[in-house]
Amino acid sequence: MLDLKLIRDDPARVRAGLARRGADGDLDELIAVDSEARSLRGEVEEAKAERKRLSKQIGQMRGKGEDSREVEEAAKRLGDSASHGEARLKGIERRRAEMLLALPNLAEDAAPEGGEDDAVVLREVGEPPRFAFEIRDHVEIGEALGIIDLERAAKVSGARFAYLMGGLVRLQLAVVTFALDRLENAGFTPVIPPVLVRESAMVGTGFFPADRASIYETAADDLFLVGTSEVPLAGLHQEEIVHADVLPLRYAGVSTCFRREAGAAGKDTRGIFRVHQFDKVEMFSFTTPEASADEHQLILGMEEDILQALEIPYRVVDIPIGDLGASAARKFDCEAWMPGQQRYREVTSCSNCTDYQARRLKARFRGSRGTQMLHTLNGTAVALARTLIAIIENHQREDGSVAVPEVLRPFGAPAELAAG
RNA sequence: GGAGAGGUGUCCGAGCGGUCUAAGGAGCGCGACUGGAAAUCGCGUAGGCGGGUUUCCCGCCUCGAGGGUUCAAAUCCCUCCCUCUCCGCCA
Repeated sequence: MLDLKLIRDDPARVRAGLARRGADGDLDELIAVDSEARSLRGEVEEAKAERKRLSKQIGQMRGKGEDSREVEEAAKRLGDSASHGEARLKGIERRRAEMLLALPNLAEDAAPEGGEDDAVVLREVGEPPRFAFEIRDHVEIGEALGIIDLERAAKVSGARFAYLMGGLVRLQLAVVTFALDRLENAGFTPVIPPVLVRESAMVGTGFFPADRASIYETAADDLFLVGTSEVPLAGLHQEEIVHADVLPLRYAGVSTCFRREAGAAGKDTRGIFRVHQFDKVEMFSFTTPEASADEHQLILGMEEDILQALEIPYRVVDIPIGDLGASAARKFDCEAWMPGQQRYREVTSCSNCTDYQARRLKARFRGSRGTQMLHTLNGTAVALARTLIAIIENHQREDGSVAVPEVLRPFGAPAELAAG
């Protein structure tokens, strides 16, 4: 969430920032509620301070055996009026917190204006392959090779689920260990986190209230299935104050991700491009405010490094303000060339959330300037379903088999995906 | 799932209705001693919120979370969460 102090001290700047995202609607009401809360708080605190003084006096009088009944009555009256005001204050402050929680992060100045269609292509890397035969997409190839089974998955679990089988399983596991290997070399600690989390973790990472509809919820236990390991990784240091000298803290989460894809009905229905369940290796960093912009570039660099090693043509896009998640101040996506769709599609994404998540999570550090909020950043190292599509489609051969990138061989990948 | 014990500041830990304005220790910071260092000694050191005469001062809140009792709660009561021990079950 945003810093309430910043909203008070520089409302014009916050208003302008929110207006860029089209989210400045409730700011005036928030400011009004805040000022009401503060003046009421002043009154309540004054009453409590006086009551406290009287209580102390009662203790002393009793110690001396004096009659303290009159003071007790005065203290009680003050206490009653304080708790009355406090009850009212609680309602006002809850309202304030709700409104504050609903505001998205302010975008970096450099983030492009506009919505989904205004993404700025920063660079294209690698050439889309040319095939001397008719291109097949991953569904045709996968079904023919018996490594992707969508029909049976639909019987068992419904639409947007898949069985991955045979050589594709080995390939996926190799991609995971390959990515982990690179990340570990760059200082990321591998983590297998819990994928069922509490509501507080969803609120802390900014997925609630904004994206609640896209999250699976367990009926009996008030737990939520994470759509990304960003959630449990961000929560790793919630309510902690770490020492500045341990920063940056870098983690590489390996987990299954669950997404309801509500609102995506009819979109990307073919194959395993948009599924309810997939595995992902996610980078997550905690840094100082000064270091977060560089860390963002480092994370983006890791993503590109991996795509290049996997010989997947891609482009990098700078995501416009209107398409940022609530927590993000800046976001870059890597889009891989998908021969089956004849266009670039998102395979990884990295966001700098500045102090927005950290403030919700109370994740702080102690440095030379006292205690400050951390900055948090996240980025996809590899999202399995989509990375598998990119590998299959870009490395397909005329006979229907698929060449496997050389870098994956030491990690247990098969030499090729082929029939038989 | 059953029985028991416990959650206190950056960390460890005492306190179990009224000088708690939370002891003591560790760590960290500053200083003294030293050629330098260690050891030792001295001083300082939680967070949040609000206010002010804004290198500082004052107030309120926070002892797992939320309620309650009381003039007064870390301390008593209720609910919930978490951790540990033993038993049961279990990949």
